[in-house]
Amino acid sequence: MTLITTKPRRGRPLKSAQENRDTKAELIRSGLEQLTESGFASSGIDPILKRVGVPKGSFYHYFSSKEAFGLAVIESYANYFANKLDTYLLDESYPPLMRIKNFADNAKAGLERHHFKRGCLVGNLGQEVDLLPESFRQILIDIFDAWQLRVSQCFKLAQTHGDLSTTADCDQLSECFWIGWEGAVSRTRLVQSSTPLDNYLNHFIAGLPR
Amino acid sequence: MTLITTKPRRGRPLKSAQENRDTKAELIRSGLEQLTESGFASSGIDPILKRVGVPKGSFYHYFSSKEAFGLAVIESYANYFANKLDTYLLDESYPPLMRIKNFADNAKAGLERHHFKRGCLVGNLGQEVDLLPESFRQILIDIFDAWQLRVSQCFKLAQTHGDLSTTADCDQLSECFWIGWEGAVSRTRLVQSSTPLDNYLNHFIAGLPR
DNA sequence: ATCATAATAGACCGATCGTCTAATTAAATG
DNA sequence: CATTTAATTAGACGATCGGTCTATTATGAT
Repeated sequence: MTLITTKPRRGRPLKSAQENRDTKAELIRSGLEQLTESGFASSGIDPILKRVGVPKGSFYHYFSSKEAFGLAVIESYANYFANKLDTYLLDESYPPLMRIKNFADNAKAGLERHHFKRGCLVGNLGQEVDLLPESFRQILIDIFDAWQLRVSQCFKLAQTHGDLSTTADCDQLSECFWIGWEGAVSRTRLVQSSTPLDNYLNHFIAGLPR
Repeated sequence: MTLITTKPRRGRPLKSAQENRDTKAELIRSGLEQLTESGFASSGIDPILKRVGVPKGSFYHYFSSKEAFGLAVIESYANYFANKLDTYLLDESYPPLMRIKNFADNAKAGLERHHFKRGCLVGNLGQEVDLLPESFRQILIDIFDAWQLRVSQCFKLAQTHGDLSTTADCDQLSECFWIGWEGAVSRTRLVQSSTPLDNYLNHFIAGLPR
């Protein structure tokens, strides 16, 4: 929990104080934490503001609505996550399948670090998509597609490395990877232990056609 | 959407009339629909009541709290689902692995019938478990265990049939099946098409050790 | 100085949440 | 059949929270 010490000052802030504080970015970061824990529909604006000590009035200065805010948070997360994926999946110091394992280990560490209270934002929102503004659905689908593309290309590399059957449909394999992945993250949060994630990943890798 | 025609009658009901309207059961059924669509935290009591034309006052006559109601709905669903699993997985007119496929086909038909608006109650609640009364967590875990046991035993049958490697760890395999299953249901709802579920199941069966 | 712009403070109102009390009706009792 | 008790419903109630809006204070340009 992030606590704020400085008391709110009324009116536009002094230039000096303003510079070391990017309120909009902080709101997005706080929102990211909140939404990865509680999803969108059940998340109030107030707790997001309180985490960073920003009053409610500021919120609608930076964002036109909760929906617009949600979209900003999603975009931020998608960027962050795509970069993370690239970091691991394009790391040529490991063979392709090992890169996936490395990514998984990193994600696992993240879940543990937050005591299994935070999940995958896209997975969370995907599950509650019927409660969300309709604009969210396609965006979430597109994000999954982007992730799948990356893993799919990693599989193709694995094929050239001889670690994966050349007859395998990499796109479909990648879709299955992410489908199972989200289920594993969810289960991991439920039981508050990483073993489901481990079991799932081992099973997935072991089941790949050679 | 289920609509009710009979209007609520004030006061204690006639002994005769009482029999053909089990309000409590109707509330549970309505709650089941609501919770499989929207989860627990975001589901209000009012919509559940309106679906069956029962006034709010009745609710707390039958249930001491929303939490108690939720537990009743979960229990009802767990029973329903366990029976469904038994129906398919113990059907000796099919070989074991085919029984799993039959179950999946049935579940798929259910998703389609409701236009992908309803998911798996246990999967839904599992994802939002941090928002729920703490009593829910262990119950959800236990339900998954019960489902996994059934599928695990089906795998063991498959081993004796020679359709599955005898060195396979059936319990772990079953856990992975359900992990992926929940992910597939979630994705299916997101994209509003059964293909993720199909792809996942095909991939899972194809990846089993022989 | 003045005026438009940037940013914050916090009140505000309607909606909704879960709960509770009173009213209503039948059954049970004698 | 009069009275008490049980079953059920009606709707009020307080608390919370959602998104919005107005007032306040500072900056920057002319």
